[in-house]
Amino acid sequence: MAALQKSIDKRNALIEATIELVNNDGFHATPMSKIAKMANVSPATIYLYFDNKQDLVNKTYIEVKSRYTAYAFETYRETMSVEEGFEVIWKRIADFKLKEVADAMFLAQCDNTPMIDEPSRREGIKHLQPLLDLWARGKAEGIIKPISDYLLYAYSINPLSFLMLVENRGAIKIGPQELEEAFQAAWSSIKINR
Amino acid sequence: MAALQKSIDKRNALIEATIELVNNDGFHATPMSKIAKMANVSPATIYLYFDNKQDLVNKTYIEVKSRYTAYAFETYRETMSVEEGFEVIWKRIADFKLKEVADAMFLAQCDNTPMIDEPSRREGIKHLQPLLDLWARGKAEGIIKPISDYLLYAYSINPLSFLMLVENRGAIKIGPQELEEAFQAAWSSIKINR
DNA sequence: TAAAAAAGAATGAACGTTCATTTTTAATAT
DNA sequence: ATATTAAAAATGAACGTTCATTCTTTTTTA
Repeated sequence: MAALQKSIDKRNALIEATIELVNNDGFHATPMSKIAKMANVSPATIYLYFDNKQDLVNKTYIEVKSRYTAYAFETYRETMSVEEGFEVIWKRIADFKLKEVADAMFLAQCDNTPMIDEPSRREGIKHLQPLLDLWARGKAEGIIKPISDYLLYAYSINPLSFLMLVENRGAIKIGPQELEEAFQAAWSSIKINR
Repeated sequence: MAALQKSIDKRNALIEATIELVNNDGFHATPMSKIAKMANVSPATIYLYFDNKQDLVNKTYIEVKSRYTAYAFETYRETMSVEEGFEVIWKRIADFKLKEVADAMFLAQCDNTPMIDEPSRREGIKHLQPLLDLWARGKAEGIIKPISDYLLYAYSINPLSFLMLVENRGAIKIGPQELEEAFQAAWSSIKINR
């Protein structure tokens, strides 16, 4: 089987090199030759694993998005209460952005530039479904505000991105206390106050 | 005086073309020749107004950032109460992002990519000073939570960016009601609850 | 009429991708 | 076990294109 013989290590090395170089220089300022060099591979070899540069960055995006959501939902169980579920997911997302800085930066760049094509973008969105389901449950139970998922996301999840951005630029340090405060702010902005 | 003879119209046309093309294709995928064509100018003429491509995009960034903050603080007066001042600024920022979509998109891209060099980035940050001063006053008066400006920004201003992003992608429609709700959420996440 | 501004064509470097060739792999025959 | 071999994988060099920038000439300005 042709595809299976190709080394998964090389593919991974190419993906990791893409993340690092695109984070530093941006998509179009990163030549294929540089990606190849960092992955210890010939430029031509890239084309055995990916159709072209666009395909490489699309597939890198999907891969990183998958890691992100796998991490986010790892400890979440559908049997949890809405509040507990949200706390677990929120804190896992925060952890991911603190620990997997390169991945988080890469996703932020992808989400704010025309770097990724539309089909891959849509593919990436699907991965958040468990959170949307949780919110639907929360609305049904009268625990979560009856507003669009986009608003819920804007209030509770998106602020995390900005926090990590400024942390990574060395502007602030986010410890357990700041994280807990941020979580409380997130939760109280989407829950119904009794 | 050399510089003064050059047409300010041409400079403006170049800036506007840069915004539009970078929004559509990204910085590195936008050739100088295309910018020149859209501005009805020869490629060589760009170099009478800007040192090089990087300088063009840096100056475009500073210009757009200035417009943004000028708009944000237009109706704000230091004599206003903290709450009123915040409401005025917050709603002006929201207006700007709703009405000046191209400018807002451009800033978002600049802030999430390595497109702009560090000096220009720092220059751009300075423009937000009036908001930071307002928050300092609010903290002194015991009205605003005694947390870092970055946290305040993350909770109250940043969610707007995400809202506008999804609005611009056609996912939601933000009317006066959604805006008022979003403002209330922003304000209550940074004010001290008595 | 001379200096500034603008233009279009030219230049050289860098890039994504492909091509021709070599190296590696793994199945088969000895 | 070892040798054979054909296909797959990998390579470095080369190709054609595109781009930022500069050069030379023309046009505009005061």
